[in-house]
Amino acid sequence: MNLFADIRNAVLEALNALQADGTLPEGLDYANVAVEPPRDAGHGDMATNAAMVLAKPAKMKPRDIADALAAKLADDPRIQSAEVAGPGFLNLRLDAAAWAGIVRAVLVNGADFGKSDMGQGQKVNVEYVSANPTGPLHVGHTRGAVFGDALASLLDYAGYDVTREYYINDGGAQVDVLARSVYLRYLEAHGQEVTFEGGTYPGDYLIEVGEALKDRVGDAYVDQPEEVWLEDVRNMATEAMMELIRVDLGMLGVQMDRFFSEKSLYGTGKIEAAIDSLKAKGLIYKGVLEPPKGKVPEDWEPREQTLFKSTDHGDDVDRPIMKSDGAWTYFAPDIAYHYDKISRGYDLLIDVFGADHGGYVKRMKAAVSALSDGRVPVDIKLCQLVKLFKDGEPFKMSKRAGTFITLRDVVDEVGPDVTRFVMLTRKNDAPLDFDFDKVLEQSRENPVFYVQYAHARVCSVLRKANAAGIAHDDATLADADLAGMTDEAELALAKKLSEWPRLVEIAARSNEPHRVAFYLYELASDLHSLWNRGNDKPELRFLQEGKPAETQSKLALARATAVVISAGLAILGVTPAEEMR
RNA sequence: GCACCCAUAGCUCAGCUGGAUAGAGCGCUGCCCUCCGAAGGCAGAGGUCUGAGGUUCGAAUCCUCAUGGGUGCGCCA
Repeated sequence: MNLFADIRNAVLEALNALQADGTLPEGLDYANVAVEPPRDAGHGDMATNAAMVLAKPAKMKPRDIADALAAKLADDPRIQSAEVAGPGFLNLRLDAAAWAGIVRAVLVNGADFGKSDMGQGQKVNVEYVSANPTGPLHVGHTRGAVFGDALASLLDYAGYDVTREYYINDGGAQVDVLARSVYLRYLEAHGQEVTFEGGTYPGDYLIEVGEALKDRVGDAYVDQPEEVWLEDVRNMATEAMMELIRVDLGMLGVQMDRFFSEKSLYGTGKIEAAIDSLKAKGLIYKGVLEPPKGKVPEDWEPREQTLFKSTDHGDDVDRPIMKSDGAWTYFAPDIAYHYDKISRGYDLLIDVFGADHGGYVKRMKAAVSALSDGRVPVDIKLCQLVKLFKDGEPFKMSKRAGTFITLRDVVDEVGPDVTRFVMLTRKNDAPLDFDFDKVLEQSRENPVFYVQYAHARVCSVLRKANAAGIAHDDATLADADLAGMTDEAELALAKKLSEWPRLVEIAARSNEPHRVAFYLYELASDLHSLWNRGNDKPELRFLQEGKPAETQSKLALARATAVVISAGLAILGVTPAEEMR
């Protein structure tokens, strides 16, 4: 139930009536007519720009349209007053019963209050993390994991049919490097001295893989050439790393619907099929690329390559899909992978990348556009860098020493709930500072705590009501008499609740789950201010001693707030706290 | 050199398909509390939304250019 959508419908009906009686000309486009909360609460509960938007097409003065619209809307029982203001806004004040209705709707619908049907059940594929299977996930991956997961939940809540997917880069050269690294650990397990050269991975996490290999094959691979062991070790190592990654994701509560292997595209004709599809559209050709201007690589020499004509679909230069030795470039399997997603019938694709893949966006969009003939939109979200701090001091990571901070380090230190919430308190394309001490602070400046505390306070009140023998199940509270809900702090809270369904749609439309986190902070803030007001005005306290009926009315609002906080946190993947310690 | 992202209060950041006097936290100033709902509360000051043009009834928001910062740029994924 979205009150703003309901009132917008009322406005549109009134506009239709005005067209019917000849006040307005026929055939007006309502697309830009909006009903939204005004910035200033003094302007009323809702405002519509209808008069200003329609003034030009109707060839009328905004004021005249607004006056006529106000007269029509006066008939609506939900609308207490409608007055024209400013350049032509129509400010609406709603009947007090509307806010009581919101509280009831929350209690009756529970976590479903706020769900939207804007997705219309469309199939969306959200691809995220997709880290190379060469080691444990680090902080950068963590942000992508949290962001992608929350986005997927948000879209699900907004009525989309969502698939969470991880693309395993197990077909390229980097898994060969992984295999060689494991092989070194294997030799080490046999007592040999080894050095990690040629970009091999020195991390400790491969020691046990090397030992496991020794346990399985004994000394069969010792002093043998790569042809003997590479494929076997690669498969084993990749599997071990994916197991590691699955466990890491599990620590964060991330559960993928599907892991898609790049390797499964090779030798199965899938890459060829995707490229053939582009070939059939005349988008594959052999040619020579210009060197990049301003920064010519030292070993540059013109070469003929097989190219994808991505410039036909918005890219800046055409991109190579095949190396000079006839092998595919990394781009070719990526094309095939997206071709596979398209052929699985998705209406919308979303890729979550790290910011260092920004240069990859245009060619990927071009590929999807070409493969789907422009039918399937793809939104690529880039997650910016995470900077770690400890007590205000930057936390240095050294790749050389292998001391990079992993997802596991972060979750072990602050827990999954704090990790997730903090990662979502910034827009995805803005850099994020993560301070191990600040995120655990119990104060207003820490949004994680502030939101959790609001929920815990409501739980505490309900526990006390329980002890006092007051019925406080949602059905009972939904029937409570809310006529006494008249204080401005109470109304502000109820109004904030009414914005939840609208916020869900806005956040989902822009694929920005951080908006949920900010909304929850505002909602918590409104609950805390009502609570604080109870200090001065005992009649505003949620527990009214000796007055069970009054207490139930107060509890209705408190419980409704907790329900929405809980629903919002569920989208972020955060567990609501029952009590603070 | 080119592409993409970013620039909002002293600091860290929000700001809806373009809406009214641009918001929050911190910091600052003043007041309140110091057993009973203060892991604080209330109020206030603080802005050329990087700059210059443009579109519009209306621009922090859209377009162009400039400046400053980040990321990336043909056989690595």
